[in-house]
Amino acid sequence: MSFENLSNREKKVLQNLINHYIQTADPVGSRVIANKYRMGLSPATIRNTLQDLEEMGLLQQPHTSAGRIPTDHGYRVFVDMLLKQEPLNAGDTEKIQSMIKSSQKGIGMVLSQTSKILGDITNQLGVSISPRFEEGRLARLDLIPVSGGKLLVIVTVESGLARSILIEIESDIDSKELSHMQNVLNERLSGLTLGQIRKTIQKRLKDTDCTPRLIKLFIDPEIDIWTLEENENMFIMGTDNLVNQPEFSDRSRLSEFMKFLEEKKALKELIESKSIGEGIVITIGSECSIDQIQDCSLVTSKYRAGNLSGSIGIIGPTRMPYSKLISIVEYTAQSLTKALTESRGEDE
Amino acid sequence: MSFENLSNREKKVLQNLINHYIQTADPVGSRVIANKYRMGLSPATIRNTLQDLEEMGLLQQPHTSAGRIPTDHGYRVFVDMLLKQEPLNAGDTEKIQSMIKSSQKGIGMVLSQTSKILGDITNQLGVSISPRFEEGRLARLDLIPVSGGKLLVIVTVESGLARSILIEIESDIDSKELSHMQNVLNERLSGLTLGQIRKTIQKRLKDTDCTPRLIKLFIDPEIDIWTLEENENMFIMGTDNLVNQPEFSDRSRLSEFMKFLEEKKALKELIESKSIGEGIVITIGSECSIDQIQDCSLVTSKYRAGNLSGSIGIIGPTRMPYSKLISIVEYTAQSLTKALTESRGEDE
DNA sequence: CTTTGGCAATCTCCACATTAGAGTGCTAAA
DNA sequence: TTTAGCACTCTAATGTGGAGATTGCCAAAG
Repeated sequence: MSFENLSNREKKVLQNLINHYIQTADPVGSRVIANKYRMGLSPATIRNTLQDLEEMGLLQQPHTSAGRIPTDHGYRVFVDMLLKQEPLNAGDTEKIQSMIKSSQKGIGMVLSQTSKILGDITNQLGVSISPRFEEGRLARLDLIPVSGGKLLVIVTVESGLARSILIEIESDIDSKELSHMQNVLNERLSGLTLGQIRKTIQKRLKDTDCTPRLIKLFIDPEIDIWTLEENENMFIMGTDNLVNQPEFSDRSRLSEFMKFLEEKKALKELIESKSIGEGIVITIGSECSIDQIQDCSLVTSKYRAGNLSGSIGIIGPTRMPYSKLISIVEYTAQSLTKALTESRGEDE
Repeated sequence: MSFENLSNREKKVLQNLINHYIQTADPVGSRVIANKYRMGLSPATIRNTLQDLEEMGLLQQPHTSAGRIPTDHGYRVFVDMLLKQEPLNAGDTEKIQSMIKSSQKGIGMVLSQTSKILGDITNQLGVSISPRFEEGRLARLDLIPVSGGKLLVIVTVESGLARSILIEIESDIDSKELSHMQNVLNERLSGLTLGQIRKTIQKRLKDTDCTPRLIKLFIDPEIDIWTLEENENMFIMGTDNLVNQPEFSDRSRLSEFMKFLEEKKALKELIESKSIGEGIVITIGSECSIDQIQDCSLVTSKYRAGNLSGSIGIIGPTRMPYSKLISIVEYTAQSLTKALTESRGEDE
């Protein structure tokens, strides 16, 4: 459905109504729009427009004698056509910049800081997800024997990011065998993404003259070297903000929502699926089909860390100050990219 | 204050009252105690006892014509003197056992699983904190140069747990210098706890003939190799449970509480300070002076991972089923110790 | 001396009614 | 096309009146 044929007046009314509703969370009546926003029209005229907008499915009435509130469609039109980019205020940029400082302490620290700051300055839920190592191309792989029957595997991906995994081996292994193994692995796997490697590792190591016991370490799905996602790779901060929002006054809804957040997996997939392409992506209410976050919107963006990319964003009730949030998320993603790409990230 | 001089009847009444209150969350009156718990006494008699208990500070009345609820003191006496250990049910033990399976996937995974399960089966907030590497004695330190101007430091502590840190160095370093540095470090630092090392590292490396640039890596507080605590070393699950409890019906209280949880630091310190010594520690309401978790109790315990120890526990309103929770936390801590000590833990 | 039944007093909680206020939709006039 | 006027509707706030629960105390019973 396209709403580009809205009259100027209709646009203006919709815009004012949503802006007011975002601030007050109360249904907005014709009087408020006419008076507070000085449209030079009487409430009665506004009422006609409101009726039109309601028929178009952009507004709805909680009950007969209440003002109107936007529908998800209404927000969509607002976001797509009527939004004015709001510049960041100095305090916020400063806070976001301060996050970069923590980039020395590993990527986990930056991301945790980022979501905290996002939550703080937006008054919504701040979320950040660590880069998808899956997409990274293997640059180099080192095998290093460590005392105590352990083997250290260092995986370096092309951008320079690296992660190390310590795995156990029952007994010591001849260093010659090990370096042979390392050569074979590098030969056969370099340039592939970790995702590809994980899927095809079985095939690729089939006909080698390496020690079977060693090979097993790399193809065993139990050990799973190639999934470098940490178990804690998503940071969610600012739940205290949501608790206060009238949209979450229903206890069982809040409870379901919290449960959903703790699940993490679904939320992660959702955000990653949304934040594709460059720039900000806005998902409004029913546009995402997940039950638990109905009446919520997402403002998400990708960021880069070298060749890899991750996602950040905020979640909150559909009644959120989009224009402000877009600027914030955008700027944060840019800052994050800068922070993680300049100092080619070490991992924790 | 000692309450060992309580009469048998007083004990019985207190016990029944608390048990009933734990289930219903409603103030308990004399009638309920007399009838439902078949004490063979009339409500009037119970009333007298209730008055006595109130005077002792074990009970209180929300208002004149309500029943009574326990005070923190009341809970204390209940927990110390009147608690009957409640055996675990089969389903719960099974769930706890299932957690051990995830111990293959690194300590982070087990702990995250643990708090999830704790939250699940207790219906409270499940918390687990990773072992305090601080306390671990350095067994061995390896320095391994990695491609791309990086240096890998592997810290192995006595129990066999190890962690690796990848740090950046501007330019390559002579391997001879490196192995000399490694020798010096091992000579001077082995056997000390990481906590000790961090505090005294400056002094201990003062008079060496190592490359100054290398030395800097180990004493620079910015890099801080010796703090192996991950940034995400605490797992909190089950917030959805708390939202439903009547104790958190006040929105701003809930909000403050969530904020406190996200802070993490304070909570971590609290739990670590409580779970000293062996076995379960119970902290009731005002016994812990933190504002945000007033009216909450903690049931915590230490667990061991090799030589190191960490803490787990649950948090919930003071009105919690202590006897059940104690069994659960106890058994979970034991299981965790077993899981982490058998397979000498690799780190993620 | 302990226990109990009786009873007035107190306070909460709920259901219900009433009212004030906000906003609408419609109509007729400007 | 816009506006003023007005009847109508619905909510939210307020107040009222029990019903119900529980207590504390007293006097009688055990």
